[in-house]
Amino acid sequence: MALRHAVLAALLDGESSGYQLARSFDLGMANFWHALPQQLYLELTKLEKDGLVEGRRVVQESRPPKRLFTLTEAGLAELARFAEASVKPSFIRDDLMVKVQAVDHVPVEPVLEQLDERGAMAAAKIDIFERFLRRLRGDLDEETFLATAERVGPYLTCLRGLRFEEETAAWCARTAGALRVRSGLTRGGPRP
Amino acid sequence: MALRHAVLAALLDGESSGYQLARSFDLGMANFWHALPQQLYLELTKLEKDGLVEGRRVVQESRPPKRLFTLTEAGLAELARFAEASVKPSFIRDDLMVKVQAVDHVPVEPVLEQLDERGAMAAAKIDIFERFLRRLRGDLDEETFLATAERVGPYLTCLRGLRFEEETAAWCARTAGALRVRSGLTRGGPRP
DNA sequence: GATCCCATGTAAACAGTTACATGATTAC
DNA sequence: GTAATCATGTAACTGTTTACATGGGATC
Repeated sequence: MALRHAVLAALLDGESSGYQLARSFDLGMANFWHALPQQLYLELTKLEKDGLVEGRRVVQESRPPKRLFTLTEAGLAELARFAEASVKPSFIRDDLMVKVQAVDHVPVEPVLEQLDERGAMAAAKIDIFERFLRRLRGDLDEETFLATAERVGPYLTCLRGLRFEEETAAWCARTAGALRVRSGLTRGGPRP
Repeated sequence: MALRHAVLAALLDGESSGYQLARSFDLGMANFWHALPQQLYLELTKLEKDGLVEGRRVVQESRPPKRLFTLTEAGLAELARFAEASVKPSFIRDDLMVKVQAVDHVPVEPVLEQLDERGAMAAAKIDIFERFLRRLRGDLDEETFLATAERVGPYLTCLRGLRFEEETAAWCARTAGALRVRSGLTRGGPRP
């Protein structure tokens, strides 16, 4: 199982609807997994059937009614069981890497554009993550926060997300720079 | 399609058997994708049927016969078409991140062990990648190599793989350190 | 009037993993 | 004799993505 435990982990920070989860699983907030709304609605239904989460219907005015889910005892136990099981290594699997791998045998311009685009997306995420981290740690410096706060899981995963995006941005810039030098252009390239 | 183009890109560096591809897709060499042997045999068969690769049977003594595949013109064209199509963003999807996200509500020791384990795996990969990069660039410094070499795709993707593993190792150490401080232990923790 | 956001879902297609199956050779 | 490496595949299962479907309210 895969998404299953990510959803359980996300619900540790309070009840949530499928829609809310989808938003945070899509853009940054929950930077430890990614999933589309459809998958979440499905998974939440299954989790409810298995007794790992509990849903309650909330009627709103001027909004469609929504279902808010909470972790159950059984859900928390399942999460604990999962945390103790051994991990499989994780891998990068990225179309853009495949394109760069092939870049010597394929038109360069579109790859350059995509590197720029990806770099910009990474920059946007860096911004979001930094703000999230600052919000979590408040006035404390990181060391103190990590040593004393009650909940540090989300901070630590966000830290990883931040470093990953920083690395992505740097690699995109470096790669695009090197490729531009090779193709004679110098727009956005490294220092002269 | 996903694995498909990764296989085509891998075949740019010469003909290869399913078995050889599986090895390099599993351990580092081709750090831009990951796949199991079964999937590769299947994919290569499909690619051959579609005329994107060509296979030839090679009988060996004291080894089972193997099938070596080469890119065709059509395969190269397909790769070019793929490189021009727009990219979707990529995401981290990692069980270990889910466990760290949940770490405040779940037993810490197993998570610490897994962080150490993952850190060690990352260190091993760093070693492999560094040696690969050094082999590719030979006597040249990186800047000169990237500016002048005929083929730089594999170097650039490996560079990304290297940074990713470095980041993984650092995060594992940092996270395990912080969690050990919190749980009173200090084995492997940060400076006192 | 069009588009975006909220809110939920079903169904089909596609991709990836796990289990099973075979069989020879080499190294310990 | 036991395990590892070479070498290929099939079948069943699980997980993810894409397409389709619905409908009201808010914003421009």
